[in-house]
Amino acid sequence: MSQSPWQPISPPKPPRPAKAPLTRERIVDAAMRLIVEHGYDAVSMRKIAQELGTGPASLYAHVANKGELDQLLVDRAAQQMKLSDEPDPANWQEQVKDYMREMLRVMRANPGVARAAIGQVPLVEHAMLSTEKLLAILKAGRLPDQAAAWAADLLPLYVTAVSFEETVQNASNWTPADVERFVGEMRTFFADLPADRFPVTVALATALTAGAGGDERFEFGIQVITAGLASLAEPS
Amino acid sequence: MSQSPWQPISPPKPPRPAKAPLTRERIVDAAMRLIVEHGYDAVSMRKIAQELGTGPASLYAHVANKGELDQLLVDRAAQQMKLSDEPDPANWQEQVKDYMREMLRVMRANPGVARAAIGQVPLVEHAMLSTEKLLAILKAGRLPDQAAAWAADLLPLYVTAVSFEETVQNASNWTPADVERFVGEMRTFFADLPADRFPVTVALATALTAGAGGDERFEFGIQVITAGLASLAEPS
DNA sequence: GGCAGGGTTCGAACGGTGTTCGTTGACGAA
DNA sequence: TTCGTCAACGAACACCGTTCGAACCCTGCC
Repeated sequence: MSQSPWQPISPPKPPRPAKAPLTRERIVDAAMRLIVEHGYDAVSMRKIAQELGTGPASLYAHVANKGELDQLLVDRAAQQMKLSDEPDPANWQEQVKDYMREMLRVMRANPGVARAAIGQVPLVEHAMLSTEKLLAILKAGRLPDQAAAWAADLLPLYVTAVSFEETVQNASNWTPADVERFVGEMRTFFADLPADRFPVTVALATALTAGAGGDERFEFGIQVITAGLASLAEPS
Repeated sequence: MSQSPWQPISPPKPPRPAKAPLTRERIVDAAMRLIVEHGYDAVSMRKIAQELGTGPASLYAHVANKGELDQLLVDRAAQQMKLSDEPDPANWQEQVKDYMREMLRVMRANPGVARAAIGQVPLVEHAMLSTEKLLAILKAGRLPDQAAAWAADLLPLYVTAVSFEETVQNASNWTPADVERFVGEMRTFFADLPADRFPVTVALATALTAGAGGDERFEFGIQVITAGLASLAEPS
């Protein structure tokens, strides 16, 4: 207050520190780093901004909103997919399975991406390129157009759902021992249900809790779906 | 009373209005009403409390947290599933499909429940009873124990994922006209892609955008999965 | 060289979220 | 009647995504 009246009050000009300019690229980088390290829910616009040494408002000059950022994350992940060689009509079923395995691998390598991807038609570049590849494999398998198109929706949906499930369950970094203990508890929970009302559940308690964390359950899923697709192929 | 003038100030005692007591039941009722009417994202502890004429803190005497409330909502929905008659070995594939149709029906009738259910092992009463039914059908279909168990995981996962997808896309009450316009835009978007890099996508533009809102795509999915399961049945 | 203008940066704020704290009040048991 | 218990609740905490407006920097034109 006691400043002299004639003195314009704005003396403390902290010079804007020279920083690397903000870009879409750097924002997605930071978001990806955080998501891999702390999971989807722990990633907010504020945290990303903090990671970049700025405020949340700065991000909105490069990204429309969090939804768009999610799409960019999906694209970044899709970019990591190693897509195979030419579609091979003799081998299409195995190629479909490989596609799904590769998709799951990438989603596991980028936890949280599944959460961003689910329920979104992938309209970004690399995601669409991988869909193109999948469609080519399906057509090589002599699937009718409509079946191929819907399958290109069904397959990623399954993989994404599986990955999403894993994301939710792996929330807050369980150790393998934790998982094993939890699965054990669940098995005895199933086994101890009243046998008159849950006869089959009790009988299958072991099977129901088998392969919870591993790949067997996923392999089962892609086997079922691929076999189901094969039944729709046109005769050669 | 008759306290001296320097009495501690706390005179205005508005009498607590006599209200119907809060119960778990009434909380779930209110949440269900709101979720059906406004969708999952519009439902918060505050809104639920407001609907009940109280504050959010009051809810926590009956419900541990929002996650538990989600589980209760899932159970409430599972309760609405009309589960069929006895498992019929001759008809098990159709029974599996009916089960999935019924599950989707209930999830559509309770938008947002899919969001609460995905990635959660259903350990609440009615959800488990429906799983028991499903397992019985699968065993009637002569599936090996392990296949039946994993299928009982795969099938609800698919239905939930489909419903979740619909939930996300139907966010903010699109009219059928809106949907049609959007689908049309997407079709031309696919059709106008560079044909050298997206040959199959361009060729299948129509098929890719067919049956977006209807049941055909879902019917395709359950057909594929059921056929795939059938291929795993043990010979009778 | 000076200057206008457009994009970038960013502090502050808005309206929302889930959850917790400490107090209040009603009611059943002693 | 008194006491103890526990549901109810107002207020607050620490967040969230997003917007606004002012300051700032760089570029291109006169």
